[in-house]
Amino acid sequence: MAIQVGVTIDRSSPVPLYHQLAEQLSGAIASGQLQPGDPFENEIALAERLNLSRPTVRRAIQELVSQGLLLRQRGLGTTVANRKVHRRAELTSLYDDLKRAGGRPTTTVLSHELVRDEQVAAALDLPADAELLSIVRLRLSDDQPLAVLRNWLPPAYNDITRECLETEGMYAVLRDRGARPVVAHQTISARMPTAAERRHLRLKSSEPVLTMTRSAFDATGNPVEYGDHCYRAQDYSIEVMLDKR
Amino acid sequence: MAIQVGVTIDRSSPVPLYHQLAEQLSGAIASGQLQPGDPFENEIALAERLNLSRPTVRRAIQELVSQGLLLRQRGLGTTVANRKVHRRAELTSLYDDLKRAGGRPTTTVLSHELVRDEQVAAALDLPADAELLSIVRLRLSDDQPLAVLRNWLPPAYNDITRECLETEGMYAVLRDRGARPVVAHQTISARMPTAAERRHLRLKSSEPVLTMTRSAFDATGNPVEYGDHCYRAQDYSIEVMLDKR
DNA sequence: GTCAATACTTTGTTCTGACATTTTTACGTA
DNA sequence: TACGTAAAAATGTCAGAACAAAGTATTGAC
Repeated sequence: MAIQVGVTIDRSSPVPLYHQLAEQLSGAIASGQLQPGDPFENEIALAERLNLSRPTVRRAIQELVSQGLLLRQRGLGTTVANRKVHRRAELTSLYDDLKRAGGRPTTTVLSHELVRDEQVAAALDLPADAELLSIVRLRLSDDQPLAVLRNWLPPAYNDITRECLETEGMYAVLRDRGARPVVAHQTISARMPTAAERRHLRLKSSEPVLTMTRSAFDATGNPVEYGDHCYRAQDYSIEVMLDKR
Repeated sequence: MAIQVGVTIDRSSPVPLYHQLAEQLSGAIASGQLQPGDPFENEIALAERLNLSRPTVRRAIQELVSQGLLLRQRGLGTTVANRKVHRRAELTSLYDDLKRAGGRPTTTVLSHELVRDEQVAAALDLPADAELLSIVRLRLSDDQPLAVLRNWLPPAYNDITRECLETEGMYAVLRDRGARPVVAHQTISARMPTAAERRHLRLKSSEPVLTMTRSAFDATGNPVEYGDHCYRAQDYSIEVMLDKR
């Protein structure tokens, strides 16, 4: 009855088995091989067919459930959720977003200096007099201005150069230096742009900007970044997936 | 070294052991018994002390990690996260938010009628000619207008009355009728208000609104609600917690 | 005294096995 | 025929064990 998805497991790979399985099942749903509403092969049969233990298969399925791709009901079985678009809000920068979408993003660094800022320091759990690297960038896609990005980085990153930021996304630079943001706290709102922002984003006088401020931390709780971004509201929206457990 | 949190497990309770444990540990963090940065008792010791198996303890800890309360690092141990505010973005309405915050929210139903709308029907996976209950409400807090809420409900809820909505939040009404939204897809953006919205929200001509459109579904994938809300941007912001796994 | 290799601690992954709970289906009896 | 009970099917919970991987600390050699 249930469709048997073709899965190949590489036991010599360093990638955990449950994750290999989750990725391939997720791919089968994304590619349309599994249609919304379809019954999903039950976990015991799947485990037997792939020579995996039940906990491993369960964990893979659980991963998809928490992404909203599958729905489980005890006694009934597992079915494919009927919403195709279930992209989870991720800790990626707009740069990555655009690159994936096929645009040609470019960045202009408007300013790049060391400053002290009490409010930002507080948001990053740093002493009020910490010297922060303040970066203001203009992000364009196909020569169309999209966003003004203001960021503050903790003292450990004070030596990041202007050139780095022009060629790579800021998150890519941080990743290369071993900073891995794991938790972030975002606040989304809207306001009218300042005169400078309006000029940079080429906005008409009645057009608002969408704002997002974010504090990001790594796994050990060390601050990675504080950001205050404003986007052209008519070109950009923020998608959030919510799931209650 | 690590603080031993007092935990009592009731094995005769229908509540799963891992959940009992997670709740009590979460409480210990919320109450301040465990301070941010504190080392957390390692999972093997905790399992032994409470006479639970390691998988059970692991699952409880995993629950707290995914809530952002704990941070784990292999080889190092588990520590209490140093951000206290880790409220996950939840599927609650603004009404509930305000009630918790101690405000006095009131609702005025501006319109309440049956309509057909192709776009909304598509967003809810319903046939294009489905008859939807369209509700437009004005939300106030302490007599200050906050938001214009436009909602569409599937045919099953066509009999919800005006009075219900005036007294309870819409989500509370839906809950009472057994509708339990589990997954939602939100899009957040900003724009200038329409003339009617500006009048209702008493906005000056240069003030933008923050908009949120949302499709919500229950555990079986049935549509529960489509919402198109606009908020006074200067009074409201949306908080989102992100965590990468 | 410094540096590298080793041992230890802690979390991560995987397996086998068992029983509980929920829902549907089928069967048997009144 | 109708209803209730029992079996089957599926997910949920829990235990115990073993090994892997990562990070720290210790120890040993030079």
